[in-house]
Amino acid sequence: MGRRTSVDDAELLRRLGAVFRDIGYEGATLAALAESAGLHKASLYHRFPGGKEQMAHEVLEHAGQWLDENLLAPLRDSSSSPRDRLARMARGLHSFYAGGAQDCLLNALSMGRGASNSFGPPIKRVIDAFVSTLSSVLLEAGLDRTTARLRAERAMVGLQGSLVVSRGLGTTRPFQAFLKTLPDELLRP
Amino acid sequence: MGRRTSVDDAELLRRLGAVFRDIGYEGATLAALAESAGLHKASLYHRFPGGKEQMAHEVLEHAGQWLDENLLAPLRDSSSSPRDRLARMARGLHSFYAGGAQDCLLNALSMGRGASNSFGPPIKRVIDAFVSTLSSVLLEAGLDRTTARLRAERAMVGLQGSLVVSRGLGTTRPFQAFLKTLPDELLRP
DNA sequence: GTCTATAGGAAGATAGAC
DNA sequence: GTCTATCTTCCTATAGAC
Repeated sequence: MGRRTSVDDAELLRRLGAVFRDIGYEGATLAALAESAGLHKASLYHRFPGGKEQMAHEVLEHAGQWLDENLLAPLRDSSSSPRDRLARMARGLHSFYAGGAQDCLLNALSMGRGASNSFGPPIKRVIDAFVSTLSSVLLEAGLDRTTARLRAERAMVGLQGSLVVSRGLGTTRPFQAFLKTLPDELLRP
Repeated sequence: MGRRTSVDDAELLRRLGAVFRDIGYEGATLAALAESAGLHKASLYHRFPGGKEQMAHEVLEHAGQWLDENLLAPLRDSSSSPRDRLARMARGLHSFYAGGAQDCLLNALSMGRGASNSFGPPIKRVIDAFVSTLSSVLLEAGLDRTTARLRAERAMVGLQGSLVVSRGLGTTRPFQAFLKTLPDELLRP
């Protein structure tokens, strides 16, 4: 073992994800990634032979798993009412995005690199999973299939948009406002 | 005059803006910017002694002016009804964002570079101008000040979010859905 | 599995001819 | 005002010791 203490895989991917999220894929230099990971560049290449691109892919997959276990699983748990589950999701989003102060990895990684953007498919999978799970809850609450789907997608739009506008205005108010009305907007008849 | 034909200032800024918008600030290399401008790197430095950062700043200012003249001025024109003006704005947004296929420069430039992000203030100015002008129209339509402001901000959230989700899903449907309901959502009692 | 050291190339920026 | 040529710095990635 070297001078630096190893972190477990989940923590490593979380730290790398924070860098990609905060400064984007192009902006995330190996120096910054290594610094955040508490490793040196060559050590990162040992763990990720595919370099930066592989790091981002594993980070995305890990974030998708985290989302599924911590936000979507509770949504699927039919032991509580749809409204309670939506309220729980809103609290989960608040916590995950640090009250609106933290950007979304999906937005950060979906930008740039034109045709060579290999992140499109995994990003789409994460969004689809979210929209689909949320849509099921709304179906369960009595909405018709079309409305449920549309509203779930609008929730994702509101989430991403409120994060962008919060960052643009330098205040978390848009994100807070979004979360506050989220369950009502989703369930209104 | 060299081998390449000069373009006027507005067209130059438009082309540079397209690069920043499509691949982000970090991703936009001088080579790509020069290629898009139809100039060589050194020529860009003659026009923009401050380099890439100055280019992005002028691009932002130019885009803000364009927005003001082509989207906000019509909103302020009280010779037509609020609803007509909002419908006109929706058409303008459709055209400006190529039906949802084109990213927003504000989102692209508001990312990354942490403390050294000098684009924060101009970005905030553009968003504020949009929200403020839209809010005035809603006031005129009879909404109270608080609701008008909140809805105008929600419109910006929907715009940015629908662009992000459209890109993420690889379809312009979210953007189209946003535009379709925009005037009604803004004016509903 | 982590480190030091470095190769090899691309990035931003400049010098100076025309 | 544009070009060719070049400088310096930084970046990605690899080699090889421990």
